[in-house]
Amino acid sequence: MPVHNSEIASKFDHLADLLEIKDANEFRVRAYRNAANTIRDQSRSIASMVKEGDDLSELPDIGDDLAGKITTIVRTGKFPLLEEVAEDMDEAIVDATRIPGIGPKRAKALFDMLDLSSLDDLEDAAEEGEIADVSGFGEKTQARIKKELKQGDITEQRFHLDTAEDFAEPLIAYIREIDGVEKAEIAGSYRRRKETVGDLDILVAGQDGGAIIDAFVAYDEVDEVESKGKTRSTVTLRSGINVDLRVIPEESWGAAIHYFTGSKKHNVAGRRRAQDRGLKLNEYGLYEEKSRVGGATEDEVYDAIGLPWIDPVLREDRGEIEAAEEGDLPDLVTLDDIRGDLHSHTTASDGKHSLRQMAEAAMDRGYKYLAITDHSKSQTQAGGLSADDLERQIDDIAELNDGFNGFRLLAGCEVDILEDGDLDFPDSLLSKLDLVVASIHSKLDLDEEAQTDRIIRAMDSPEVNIIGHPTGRMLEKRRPYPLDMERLIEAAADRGCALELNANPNRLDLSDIHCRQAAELGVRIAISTDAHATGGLGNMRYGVDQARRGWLNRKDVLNTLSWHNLSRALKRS
DNA sequence: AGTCGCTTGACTTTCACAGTCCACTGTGA
Repeated sequence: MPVHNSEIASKFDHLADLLEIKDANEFRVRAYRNAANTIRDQSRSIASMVKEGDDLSELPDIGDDLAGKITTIVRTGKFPLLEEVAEDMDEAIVDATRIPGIGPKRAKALFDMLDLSSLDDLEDAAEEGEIADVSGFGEKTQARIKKELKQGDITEQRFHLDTAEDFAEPLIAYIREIDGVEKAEIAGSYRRRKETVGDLDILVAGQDGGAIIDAFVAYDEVDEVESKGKTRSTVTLRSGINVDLRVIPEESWGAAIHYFTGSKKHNVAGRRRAQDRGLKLNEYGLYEEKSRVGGATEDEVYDAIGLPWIDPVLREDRGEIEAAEEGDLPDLVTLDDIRGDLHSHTTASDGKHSLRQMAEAAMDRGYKYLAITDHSKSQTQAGGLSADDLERQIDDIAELNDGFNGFRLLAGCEVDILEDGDLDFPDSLLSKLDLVVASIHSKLDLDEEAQTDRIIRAMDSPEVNIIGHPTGRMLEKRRPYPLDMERLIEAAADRGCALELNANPNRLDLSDIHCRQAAELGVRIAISTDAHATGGLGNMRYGVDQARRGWLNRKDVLNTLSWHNLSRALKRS
C-alpha cells in the first residue's frame, strides 16, 4: 500500500519536533517543517510521483536532500534519520509540548531537571510543587501545567476528518475487493462527517465472515490485531487509528448501518419510536414479536418508524426527528451549490501560489469567483501586505480580470482585528476592495467580554463583510478563545455582517452548532477554505459537510450566490 | 542543515509578551 502524503508530512513534522527539543539549528528545523507543509498541500500522491520518476526537488522547499529522504520513505516506509534521532529521546517530552505555554525548551528542561519519563510524572511533579523549584519556572507555570493535565484531553487521540480519510479510503477500497464482500461502508462519526474521528467503524455485508476477516487483518497497514472472530475484528493501523470491522448478512444491512452510524442519541430516539409502534429495532433488523419485518435498507428502517430517511450529518438528536416527522427537514447545501471561495492567500503574503495560479485553480473547480485575501501589515510573520502592496494588488487583480471570461478574482484582504477592535487598515483603503475578511490573530487571551467587544467593534466598520475563523480554534490543538457567541451572532445579524465557516480541516471554525444558531438569526455564512496553495481550495468539501451538520440551506451560504447577487449582498449600508 | 540560484555563497518569518532570573528567554501567532 503506498505511503500517504500525510504520513510523510507527519514524519517530517515529528522529526522537526524532536530536533527542536534537541535544540538543533532552527533553520534545520524549519527546513523539515516547510517540507512537511509542502507535502501536505500536494493534491497529488507523492508516492505515485516517486513511482513515476518525477523530480521531487521541483516542489517548493524540497531540494536534493529531502527528495532523497522522501524517496526512501516511499520505498521502504522507513525514515532512518527519524529513528536515529528518536532513539535516545522521550516521546513524552513531545506530548508535554502540547500543553499551552510549554514549548520544546521548557519541556526538555522539566524532563531533564526532574528526571521525568511520562506526563503522569509531570502531573505528579506539579502536584508536589516541584516544578516551581526548577530554575526558569514559577508558581504560575506550575498552576497552568496542573490545570491543563487535569483536564486530561492532552493524550486522547482523535483524527481530523481529512487524515481519517487518508487512511479510510484506501482501506475501504481494499475491503470491497475481498472475496465474498457484497457491500462495505464506513459508518460512525466518519459517515456523519464529524470534524474529528476517534476510530473507524466499518460495516461489511457478506456470507463467510471468518474468511473476510482473515483478509481484512492481512491488510498491510494493519499494525496490531486486537481481536479477530467470525463477525467482528478490531485492529490498529500503523497510523495509530483503530478500526472496528463488523460482518453481517446482507438482509440486515439497513438496520446495521443505521445502528453503526449513530449517533447514540439518535439511535435511542429511533428505538423508542419503534417501541411505540410495537416494533423492536436492533442492529439485525426490525422485529414484530419474534418475526423479522424489515431492515434491509435504511429507508425501510425509517419508514417503519414513520419517518423519511434522515441524512447522517443530521443524526445527533438535535431536533431532526421532530423535523422529519413534520416533513420539515432542511434542504441541505451541497458542494455543487458553491460558486466560489471567499478567503485565500497568495505569495504576496504567506501563500504558495501566485494570483494567476490561484485563479486558474479556482476556474478548474468550476468557480465563478475567488477572493484574494492576503494578510494585512501587522501579520509580519505571515508576510502581511503594506497599504501600498495592497493598492498594487488591487491593480494587478483588475488587470488579470480583463483577461478572464466568466470568472472574476475579487480584490480582498484578511485584515487583522487589533486589540481594541480597530482594523489594521483604514476604511478609506478597505473601501477600495470587493470584500473584506476581518480576523483575530493576536491577543487570544483576552477575557470573554473584551474579546467579544473587540470583534463587534470590528464589525462596526461597514467595510467588514466577513469575520474570519470566528472562534480561533484549532481542532485538537487550541481551544476557541472565550467568546459570547450569542451576543456575537446577534451583533452580526444587526450589522449585516457574515461569519466564516473556515473549511480547513484543522479548524472547521464555526462549529456545526454555531452555524445553525447564526442561520436561525439570519446571519449568512461564508464557507471558505483559507487556501494557502492551490490544493487548499479542495478543502471546500469539509466546510460543506460541516455546514450540512449545521443544518444550512443553500440560501444561508454567502458563496452560493452568483457574483451579481453576491456583490449586492456585500454592500452593507 | 538544507534550499536556491548560482557556481561558491547567501539566506532562511518577526515581534510582543509572560514569566521569572528584573534583563532575559521561550513561546506563540
